[in-house]
Amino acid sequence: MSKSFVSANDVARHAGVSRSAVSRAFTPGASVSEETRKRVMKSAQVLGYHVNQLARGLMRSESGIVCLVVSEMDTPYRARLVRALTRDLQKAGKVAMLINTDRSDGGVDLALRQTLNYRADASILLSGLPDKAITKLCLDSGQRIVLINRDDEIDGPFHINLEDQQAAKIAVSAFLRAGCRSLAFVNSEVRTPSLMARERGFLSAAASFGIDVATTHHGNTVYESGRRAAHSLLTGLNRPDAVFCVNDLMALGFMDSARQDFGIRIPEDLCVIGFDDIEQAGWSSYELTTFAQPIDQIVQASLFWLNDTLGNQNVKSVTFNAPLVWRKTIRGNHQPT
Amino acid sequence: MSKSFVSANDVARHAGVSRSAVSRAFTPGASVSEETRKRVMKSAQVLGYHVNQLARGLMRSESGIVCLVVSEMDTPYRARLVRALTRDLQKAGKVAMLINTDRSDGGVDLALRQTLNYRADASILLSGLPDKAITKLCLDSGQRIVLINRDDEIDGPFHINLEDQQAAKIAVSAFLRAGCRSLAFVNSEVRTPSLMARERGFLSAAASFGIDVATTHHGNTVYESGRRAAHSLLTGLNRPDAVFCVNDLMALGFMDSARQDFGIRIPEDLCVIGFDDIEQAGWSSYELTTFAQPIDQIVQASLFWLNDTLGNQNVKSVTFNAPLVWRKTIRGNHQPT
DNA sequence: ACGCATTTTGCAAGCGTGTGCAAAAGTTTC
DNA sequence: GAAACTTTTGCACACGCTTGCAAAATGCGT
Repeated sequence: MSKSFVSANDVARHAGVSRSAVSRAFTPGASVSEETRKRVMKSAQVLGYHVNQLARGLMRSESGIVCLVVSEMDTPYRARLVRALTRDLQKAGKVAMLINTDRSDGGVDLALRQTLNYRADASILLSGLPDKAITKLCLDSGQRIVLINRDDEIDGPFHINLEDQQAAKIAVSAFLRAGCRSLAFVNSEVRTPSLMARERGFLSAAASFGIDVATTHHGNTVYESGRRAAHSLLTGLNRPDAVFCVNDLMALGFMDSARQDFGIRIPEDLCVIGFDDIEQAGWSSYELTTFAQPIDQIVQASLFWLNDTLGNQNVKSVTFNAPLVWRKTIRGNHQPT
Repeated sequence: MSKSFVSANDVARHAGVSRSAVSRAFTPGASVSEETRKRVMKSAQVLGYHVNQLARGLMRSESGIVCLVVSEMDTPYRARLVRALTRDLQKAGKVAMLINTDRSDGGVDLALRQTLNYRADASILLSGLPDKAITKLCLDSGQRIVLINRDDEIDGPFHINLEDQQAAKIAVSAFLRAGCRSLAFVNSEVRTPSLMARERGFLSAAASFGIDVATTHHGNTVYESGRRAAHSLLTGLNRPDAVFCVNDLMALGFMDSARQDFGIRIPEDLCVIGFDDIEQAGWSSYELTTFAQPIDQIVQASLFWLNDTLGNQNVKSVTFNAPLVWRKTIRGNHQPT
């Protein structure tokens, strides 16, 4: 058996200084002479010492742990967000604890409570919505909360949102400029605020042009639901010639079904716009024109707010623009410069 | 300001017992009378007390933290594995710490050392390969290590592998039964053991039938590399009529390019087999016949080994079979029952 | 009621670290 | 060289928890 772990005591003895000196040597702002710091570092190197973050987190108010609360994290958009968040969290000297809330609805609350047990500095919620009581509990415990695309009426967390309605409006005008006259909106049964905002925005923008919109709500925001939406929208006599899908996955499923089950050509017969700009949207079978999630901005905003120890109470929310990425599912060349 | 956190002391006072009593009440095997346990739990409920896992991990040998060391975790296969692992880890009362090793090569070692700072009970490496010295360091610190699809000569960790060569052999015979005569193998420049095993297996199986195989090595194991492979394999005069791609992403890129850039029909002119069985392989634009990663088995094996505190030294590795999922990229109906 | 075996309980000593406080060491000024 | 000041250092306590050990409480047989 090995000698387990080397503690600050060991390196103190080895360097011939007190244990406090070691502690201070590893604390950025502490008062240590350059000479002893060098010596401590040298001994630490030799013995292979690393400060025990558990113990440090016990003393300090900050544990360095940030929880990512996610469900269905293998979804392309979520996976990319998680990847970017973990990368930048590490770069900021923090570490990500991943909490999976796949199962029941109470999963989020349970998970968020779990984050308290590990004294996480913050929780970033990519999906699901915490109960207000739990949110308050977390905030009272000194934890920060970031809600991404989850702008409900909860007060206290930092909200990061997208200009969903604005995007939907742009989608309408893009369709109209392409000469489309019969619009459709493909949504899921998931009633996320951002998804609903897209629907609201699309309907109201269309209404302002005096156009009716056929709307569907099928299952989850996944590929298969897109296919089902295609079946219910394209079987009738008066097919739409433009579809805004709430989500890229649904858009891709819709496209596949439209082409293969109905022989529809895209974009000649049907224009499609999606949302998220997942990798697959750029694949040459699809070349989907879609709104891009500003992932870098989202991550950057999250981390900035988390690191901002001072006036974090001032900023309550940020709203980003989701730019339209033009590919080939809208006919004509009406793309604005 | 709120009163921060409620400690075991608070609940002890509230319940009229000693600190040790409440500690024992939260420790499964401890010696407490049922009566006081009830009372402690009641008080804990009222005060909103939860065991501080940081402090608990300081005393106990186990912190309950398991690190997942991953790079490029937004890849469909990896994302699914991470999702399944976190789900089941939580179910087992542990929590996943996600370590991103995207950047440099030394990232893995750095990350693995980081896991020591948080006294993780174990590390599961989905990608990247640790230096031997670091591995030894982790093992000496009482940490367990699981290597998934990374069976190198490192001793100590638990290895989970796939029957890559076996799968490649099956691919060859599937192609031959479909009447293919000109085989190709699409690989990346990534020299992962499992990828190389697939190549070796494919080449040797083909050789045993006296067949030469055209092989390509392009970039990373991603969609775009599959496209590039298609360009280098299909521009020549004697095109292959069967391609085994080391990876689904490459297979999908290959298919798209073959169809759109070269007008090749699949499976009439060209048969394709992939590996991983990612979600996109099942999309109706592809319907890719591919080997499925036995994700559930992998996860189950990992957790079983992690929880097996006793004879874990006996079992050193497990090798799973990757079953072939028959879809529509192999012509004919030669699928064995 | 008593002795004995068996829980149950509280005390206190840790686990590895941060940090206030006062003493020690070093620096400047006259 | 002493006084006044600043920097560095070590002591000791705190953080919230677990656990060995011995004392107290309980059960049980006679």
